[in-house]
Amino acid sequence: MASYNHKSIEKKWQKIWEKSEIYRTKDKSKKPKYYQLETFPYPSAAGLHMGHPKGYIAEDIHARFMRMNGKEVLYTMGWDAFGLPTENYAIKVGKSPQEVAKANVKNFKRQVKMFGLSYDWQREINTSESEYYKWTQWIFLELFKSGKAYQKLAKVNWCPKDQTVLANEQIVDGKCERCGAEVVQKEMNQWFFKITDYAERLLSDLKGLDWPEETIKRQEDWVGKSEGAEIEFKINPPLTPSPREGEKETGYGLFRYHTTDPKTWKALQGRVLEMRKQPTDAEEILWQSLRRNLTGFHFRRQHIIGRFIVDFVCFEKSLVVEVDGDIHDFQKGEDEERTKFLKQNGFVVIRFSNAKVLGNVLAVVEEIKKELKSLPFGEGSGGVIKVFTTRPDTLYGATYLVLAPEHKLIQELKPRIKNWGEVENYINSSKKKTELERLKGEKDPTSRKATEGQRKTGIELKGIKAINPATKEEIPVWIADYVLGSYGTGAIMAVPAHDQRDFEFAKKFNLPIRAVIEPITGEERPNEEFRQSVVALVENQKNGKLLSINWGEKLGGNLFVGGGLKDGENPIKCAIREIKEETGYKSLKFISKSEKIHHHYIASSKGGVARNIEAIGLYFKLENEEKTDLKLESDEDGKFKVEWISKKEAQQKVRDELHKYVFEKFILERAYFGRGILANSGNFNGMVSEHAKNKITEFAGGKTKVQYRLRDWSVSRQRYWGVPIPIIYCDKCGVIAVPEKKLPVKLPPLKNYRPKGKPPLAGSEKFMNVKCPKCGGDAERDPETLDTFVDSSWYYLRYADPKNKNEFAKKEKLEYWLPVDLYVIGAEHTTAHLLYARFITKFLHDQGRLNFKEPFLKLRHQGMILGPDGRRMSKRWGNVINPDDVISEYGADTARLYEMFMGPFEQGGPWDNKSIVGIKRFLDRVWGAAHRVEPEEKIHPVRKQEMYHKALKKITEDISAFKFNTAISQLMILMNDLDSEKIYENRFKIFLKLLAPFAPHMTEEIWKGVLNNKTSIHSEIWPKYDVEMLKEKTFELIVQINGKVRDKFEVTKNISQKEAESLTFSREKVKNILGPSQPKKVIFVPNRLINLVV
RNA sequence: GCUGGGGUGGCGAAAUGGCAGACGCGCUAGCCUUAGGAGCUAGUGGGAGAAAUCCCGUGGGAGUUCAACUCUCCCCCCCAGCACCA
Repeated sequence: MASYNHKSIEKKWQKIWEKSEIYRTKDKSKKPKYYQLETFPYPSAAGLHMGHPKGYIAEDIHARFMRMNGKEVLYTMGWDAFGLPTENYAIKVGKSPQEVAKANVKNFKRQVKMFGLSYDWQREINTSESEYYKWTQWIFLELFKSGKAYQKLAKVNWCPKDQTVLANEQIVDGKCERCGAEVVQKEMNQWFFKITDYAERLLSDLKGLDWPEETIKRQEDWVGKSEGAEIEFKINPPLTPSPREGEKETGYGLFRYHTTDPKTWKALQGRVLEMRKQPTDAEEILWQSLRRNLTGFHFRRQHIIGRFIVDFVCFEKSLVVEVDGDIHDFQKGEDEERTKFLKQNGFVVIRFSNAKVLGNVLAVVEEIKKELKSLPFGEGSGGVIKVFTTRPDTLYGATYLVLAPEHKLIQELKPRIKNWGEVENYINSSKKKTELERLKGEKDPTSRKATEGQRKTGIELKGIKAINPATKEEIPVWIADYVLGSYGTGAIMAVPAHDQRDFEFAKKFNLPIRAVIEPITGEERPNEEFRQSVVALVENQKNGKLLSINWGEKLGGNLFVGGGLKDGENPIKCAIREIKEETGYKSLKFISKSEKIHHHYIASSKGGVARNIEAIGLYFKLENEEKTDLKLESDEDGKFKVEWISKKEAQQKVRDELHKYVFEKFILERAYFGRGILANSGNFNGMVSEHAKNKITEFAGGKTKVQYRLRDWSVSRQRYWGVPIPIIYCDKCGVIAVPEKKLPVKLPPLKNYRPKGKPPLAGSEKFMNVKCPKCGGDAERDPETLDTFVDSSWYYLRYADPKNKNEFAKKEKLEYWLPVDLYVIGAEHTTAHLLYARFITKFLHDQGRLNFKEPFLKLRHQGMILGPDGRRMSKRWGNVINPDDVISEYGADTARLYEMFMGPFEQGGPWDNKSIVGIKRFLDRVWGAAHRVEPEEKIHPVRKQEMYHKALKKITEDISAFKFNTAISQLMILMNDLDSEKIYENRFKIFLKLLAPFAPHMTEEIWKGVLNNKTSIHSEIWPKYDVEMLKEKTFELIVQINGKVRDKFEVTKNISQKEAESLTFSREKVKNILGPSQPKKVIFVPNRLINLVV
């Protein structure tokens, strides 16, 4: 027998398989389809390391298994080749991204192929090739045409190093996911996809998917649904003009942003009714200059950004403006009046003389830039402050409002704010602070926790008040950066008594705290008894310890002093009396009391009676330890111990919910945010909070609202190596889609693709200058490219029909193959990619292009293989295990088996250079056994058969369940058994088929080369196990005495308890242990064990 | 802080509430070999014992059960994600 030369044998079969196309997938097959997908790799310059192929190997095993089980399997490979790292690397080595990407793909492909993966290479795709990105552009335009892709001026995350915008999902700890540079906020005109329209469906459609729970949870968290109410607080004194009937929705912030969306443009025309046709020279110069210097804007000759009108453009001659439905017509020469009017109505107006523009255009641009930056953000006012709350039931406890520092209203209210200087300072400092804060937290992770309470900052808007719609009280309005401008309405009603953050803020700035929810603790039970009582927390002034009564474990452990009110007694008296009676201490100083607490419990010390009490928590300090004589109630005598416990001990030992609440209230100073019964809430007193939510919302004129954390997906990128945005800007026609016939808009090769604050494509006149598809006039292309997540949000559709030139994929093919049956993906992609792909699928479904709503039915994550040192494999650590080396030394089959054997598939762990030899030995033994095969065995020992069918069952089930490690161990057990005696061909063949998906090369070599079969083992049918064979005739009966195993012996299957007992009692061992005594009880588990309880 | 996942021999790990540690690495002894970082055989959780056998053992503590790695409660530690989301 020749030793197994993996190098030549593996290469040989890889060539033969490729030539004979045995892994070619048919589109029209009678077999049931199975679509397996894996994350298509981003081909980096570094090449593959042994961490990468884990998912591929698992999928390959599964694909081979499915084929052997009669499925037509779609299983293929592609390249997510666009993206920043390639571009950056190209810059570094002085080559073009095209060249670099090509070389990377070539290297990746070579390495991937070494593993003998059974891809259908005919279906290979590459996102950076125009045949592919033509359809990425097409999808963009579909979104654009249906209003789901739009532009808006927005604060975006800007990476100063990579010179591009990042999606929220691409920021890790405030830093760029790719390069690690600190991300800053920048305001730009950006393309967005309206993924928020799908928020609800992105949540509800998760039901029924076979995904890891963890991943579902993350998707849910990212969408972040909360149900609550939107409530309006009137500003006092009222603002003019106040909104008219029916205008509430939009206020007068309707046309806040300049946008290139044609629909919005129309609306703008409705407002500004007439405009100059011909620009002056000065206007032309300024216009050109703005275009060049203000990135992110697409300027038109009439330029309005919100309440900002660039005066030079619009109305040298005359201007007709509509404000709140009234038409105002200004004639030439009425400049003064016109400006005054516009300013009064909240427009920002700057005027420049022609001379100034012609003289120093850049200075003018700078001024405009500055003005643009101060543009307000957030919801419009209409004289009210809108807040979103999940707790409308606490409205009566709202003692102040807080706006986010970037709230639009602040600018609007500017003239009335008496302390504007301070406010402005605060706004500016909070803009910078976020970055600084992050840096600080980075260096000292404990500092955050320690300062959590004090770190809230804010400032009151003096001169501004709001009216609480429930209490009609006038309440102060603050701004603070603990309120986010980007969530909800950018404003909150603060209920310090029932929200921890508001509580901390109120404490710090001495704002009123009003409790309106009386807590309910314990489990609700029928009130068999009803009692007023107290819980007294006594703190020893000397050492800060707390007075506790220890009732012992059975009776509820440590509590504080408590008791019921006697007739005519007030709570404080009652508490003092109880403290004296139970502990003897008498030098008590009353500090404060809690609101009423509704508590339900079972009184174990009184014989298990269900009780419903109303308790008051009282907080005392003990001034000295003098005692009176103890007078105990007779039934409590000796049942408890008086103890002084530290606050930390109290936190751990005090279990009872009521007592715990009192502790948290006084010692930890926590706001109560649970459910309860309303108090101090007018007519709503006595209602439970769940019920009060709707009632109070209605009463306050609010409306119930569902709020999501999900933001729209920002897709504009200011870099080169990506899909060009297929949009044309025409001065006349506005924003125009590139006609479908003209797709793809090809990414041109550039001499200089380095970013300089401007997209590289903007530097190519050849690319930029284009005729307007609508009017034929001069126009410009969009110089930006799409986020690469757009490329990967639909690639799984393309695999169904990768060569199609007329559509992104043919409908019949999509309907045959999709949705994806199994998707294996790294756990790191669980938010962004999956969310985007699901969104695109839903969108195309709504367009009637797809007949399914969810793209991925079953999802599994592979755990990450780390370097031998336990760190992520990286050049930086020098711990990269290179597949070329591993395969050269051990061969692909060994590498495959080992990665699967390392541990559970979803779990990661360090690579171990030693353990891999175990697999090598196993395969060597298989090779050896193959050369000792003898003809069919004549006698089939029953036990052998059973063992075989059991193993068969286990391996089949394990592969289906992605438990490759235990499947392999089962294969090893089989091999050990085979090896210990003669190798019979019939059994060995079955074994070989079971091994084939794992070790495709060696099994093929044995199958064809040694056993002389004509066809490939990979086209064989998966062996079936016989259920009858699994039914063993005997089993080993476990004998337990008091739950401990004392004996075991072989008995026939399905014996009765009686038989089992008599056999058991006749055992020597059992007799020895039992002696003359009889067991009290016998537990018999059929076909398993018998337990004698003595 | 919140959420999710974990904690089992020297190591990677197995175990529908029913024999804890399958399988593999490593280690020990023996065989074979000119040689071994090769192969084969046996052993291998800890402790006691010559042995049969016994006791202890799945992060810690309680509980449910005839029986708990597995279920319930509390605590500790590790990993991942989120992080003032009203």
